[in-house]
Amino acid sequence: MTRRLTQRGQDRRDQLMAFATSRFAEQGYHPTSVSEIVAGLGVGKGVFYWYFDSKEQLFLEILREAQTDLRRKQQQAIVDETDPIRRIELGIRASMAWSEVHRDHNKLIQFAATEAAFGEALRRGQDIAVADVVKHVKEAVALGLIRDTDPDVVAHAMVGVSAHLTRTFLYERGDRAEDVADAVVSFCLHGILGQG
Amino acid sequence: MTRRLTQRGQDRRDQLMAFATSRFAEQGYHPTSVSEIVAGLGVGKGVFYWYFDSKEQLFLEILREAQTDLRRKQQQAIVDETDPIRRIELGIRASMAWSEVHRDHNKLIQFAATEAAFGEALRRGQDIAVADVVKHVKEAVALGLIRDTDPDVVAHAMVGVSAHLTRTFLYERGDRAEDVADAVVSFCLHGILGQG
DNA sequence: ACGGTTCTTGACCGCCCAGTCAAGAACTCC
DNA sequence: GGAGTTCTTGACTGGGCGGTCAAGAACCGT
Repeated sequence: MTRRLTQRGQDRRDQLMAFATSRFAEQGYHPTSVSEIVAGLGVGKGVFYWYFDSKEQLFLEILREAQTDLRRKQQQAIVDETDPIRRIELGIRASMAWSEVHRDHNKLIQFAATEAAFGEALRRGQDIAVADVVKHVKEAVALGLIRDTDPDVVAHAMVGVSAHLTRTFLYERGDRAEDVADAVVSFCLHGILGQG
Repeated sequence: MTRRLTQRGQDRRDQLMAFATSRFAEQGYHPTSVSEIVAGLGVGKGVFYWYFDSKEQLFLEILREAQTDLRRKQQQAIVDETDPIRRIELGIRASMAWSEVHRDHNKLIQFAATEAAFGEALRRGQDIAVADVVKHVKEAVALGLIRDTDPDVVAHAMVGVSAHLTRTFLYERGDRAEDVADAVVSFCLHGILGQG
């Protein structure tokens, strides 16, 4: 598509994306219909297809924006830190802070994981995030700060902990983001046996 | 529904559930239609509705069976062990072994997590599994085997690691189940700083 | 005030969906 | 072989879906 948009057009587009995000987050991709989205904004169906090629493209757009935004926040958080372990920790905390603010986008990422059509797009973004962590792990291993283990495994394990505790404690139980981040960091660093 | 079924009927029912499981696992819940399921078995649509009330009920049935089966396998694996930490480890390994054999069912569980209609049923099963782990963690804390942390947090963290590494390494990368289990256990016990 | 562009409308299209049902086939038991 | 039950068929219904499009409204720059 890629139309030339006026300010008014940009606003409509943003409005569509915002509302669609909330509907997708609440019900999932398939149960959310285009008719529902436009009805929710009180506009005709043609508006949707003026700004987006398809429902699928809209979803991918939202997904891409969310991943980009999250990554930027993480980068900003660690830019001033040199210690690789602290970088990992700050990355986790930045991710948790982002998840607290962007619940809907976080849910969308979950949905994307279970839809074949979005799996690839999602994986691309996630691979980038994991690669960042892997870099820090390798550095830490080289410095003798942590024991020598497969960095990919460790990175994915940390992602798993973070994602799961975010869902369970931040979203479902309503804990404070900072507390959940503390728990994630503590578990990732020491497991259950360590002295952390 | 709950019909009185002959052996022939039982077989058909199993056949439907098995085929539906593979389709659901491959495409997800919504994209899999009842017509597709019956067509795949070469039978008329009425057959489906003779054995099940609805597509949703079928999915819930499959989900329930899977969770029950997984839990039974875990219980069997730890029944002879008294050390709580070893029980946790054996539970993880049993879960990984189950996931290796039941890829489709594992995927279904993932899908269930992103569908409001199945979230509750899923959570019920998962809470039971977590409660088991929590019990062992509490016991281990009481025995002074591990440091004193919130058992719920630790249990969920381990579930998160296990689920994520299963997906990433067992399913996507095709690693051996035993190796993945080793990685999960090692990370859960020692984190990245421990001497594991 | 006019011509060009951007944006909006909502009826409409073809398609596929979950679910129904009257009819009949296949078993079972006597 | 007949009566009763279990199982199967597949056309059909009603409805919602994603997406289209001709028509027109709103907003330019000049």
